[in-house]
Amino acid sequence: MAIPRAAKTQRRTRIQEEKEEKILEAALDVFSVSGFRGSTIDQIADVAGMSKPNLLYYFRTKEAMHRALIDRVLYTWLEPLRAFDANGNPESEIRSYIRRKLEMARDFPRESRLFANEVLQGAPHIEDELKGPLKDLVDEKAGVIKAWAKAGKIAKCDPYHLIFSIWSTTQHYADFDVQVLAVLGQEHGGGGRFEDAARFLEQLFIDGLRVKPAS
Amino acid sequence: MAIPRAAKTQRRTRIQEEKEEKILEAALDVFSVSGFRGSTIDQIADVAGMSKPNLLYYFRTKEAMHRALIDRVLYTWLEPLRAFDANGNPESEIRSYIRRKLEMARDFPRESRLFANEVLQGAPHIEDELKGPLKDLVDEKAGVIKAWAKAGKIAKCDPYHLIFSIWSTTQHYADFDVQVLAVLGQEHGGGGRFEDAARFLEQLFIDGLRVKPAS
DNA sequence: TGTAATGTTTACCAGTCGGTCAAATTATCC
DNA sequence: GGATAATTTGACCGACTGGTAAACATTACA
Repeated sequence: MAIPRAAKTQRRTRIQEEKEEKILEAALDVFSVSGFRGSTIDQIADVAGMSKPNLLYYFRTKEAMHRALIDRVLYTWLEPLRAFDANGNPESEIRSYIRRKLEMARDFPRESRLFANEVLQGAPHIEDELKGPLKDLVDEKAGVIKAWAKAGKIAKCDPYHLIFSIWSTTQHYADFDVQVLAVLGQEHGGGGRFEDAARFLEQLFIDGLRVKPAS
Repeated sequence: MAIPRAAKTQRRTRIQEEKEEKILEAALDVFSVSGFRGSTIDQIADVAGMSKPNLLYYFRTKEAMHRALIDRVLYTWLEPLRAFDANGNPESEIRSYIRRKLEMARDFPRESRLFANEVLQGAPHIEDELKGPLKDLVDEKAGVIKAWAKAGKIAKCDPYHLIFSIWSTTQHYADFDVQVLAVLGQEHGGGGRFEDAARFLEQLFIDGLRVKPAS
């Protein structure tokens, strides 16, 4: 008898790698649009071009697919914040963090929506990740920002809310893309919206955080 | 025979008003968490304390409930932007717009999440509202902001992206509340997060938009 | 108070949901 | 090439989905 589940085998077949990849790719398509509850295995199977029982051969449950997807995407997603360098120049660090996050919103909107859907619905599947790895990373970087403020390199401000505001403004262009496009219309919405956003946000954050002369 | 659906009657009964109110209240609870696809009539019926067929007596379909809810909430939701006054002082107008939006995120998070869910999933039910009333209103206010910039009252900036950034930063505290709470932890997350956010955002936007001396 | 209109419920339907199972097919390796 | 393990499929299950039909209960109003 074969081992009942591919996931339990020690060595991963070439087929396993390919198919799991294909499934997660399809799952990202579906979960990122409809959220966990709103997505169905059949939809994912359709997109993947595989039969439903075949998906369930690689991932025992819908939850397992979702979990695997989250795990795979989370690390990459936090990369820009991780790259935030305490020894760098504050202004250019913030600038490049904004630019990187905006590039991710442009190039990986599905990943952004996956998390947005999940958090929006109360984060029932990623609470631990938020309170653990995410919080730890943010705490660390908040410390860096606080030190910069104390040293007079940037204006005094709450580092946590600064990070929140960079997250929200940049991810907005992935998560709420239809709204952005609807409001900008065809004339401004074309391809330039990310460059326009980058220009605006860099200006806002750099000027907003510049140290003010004592008045 | 009675008219088959209450919705078709000319005059609304007291009972109709009460029950439709109760249903929409429950629908807001459910739709705002799970989105349209992820929500079920049974869930709404449970929350409303009514039987499923009874809900369907007042709203023929799940879509009708959702539609009615959107219609009712949209007007209120745009109120703060509508209040944006061209004749006011730019700084205080922006400041009070931010404050108002933040108060709404605090006091009406379900409404915010209702729209967030909808837009996030491609806005299949509110595309017209986005391209119509919303775009028109934003176009108008963007004109106001542009005029302010031209008159040298605030720094030159893209008015659309300014509005987007105010939307995203403020609504973040409603839509991603679990994440905010998880990151801030218990020590900072308590009740003060909205005041802290207000302080930070006002500083960011006011200083960020202040006219810079020609260097 | 009677009666017609309004409101509510029980029972139900067809389609979809996540998931199982055993049989059939394919890849692997000696 | 054949045995064996890995992969794929169709048929199926019970629970749930949005929605209906009709009997039943309640209200409003002359």
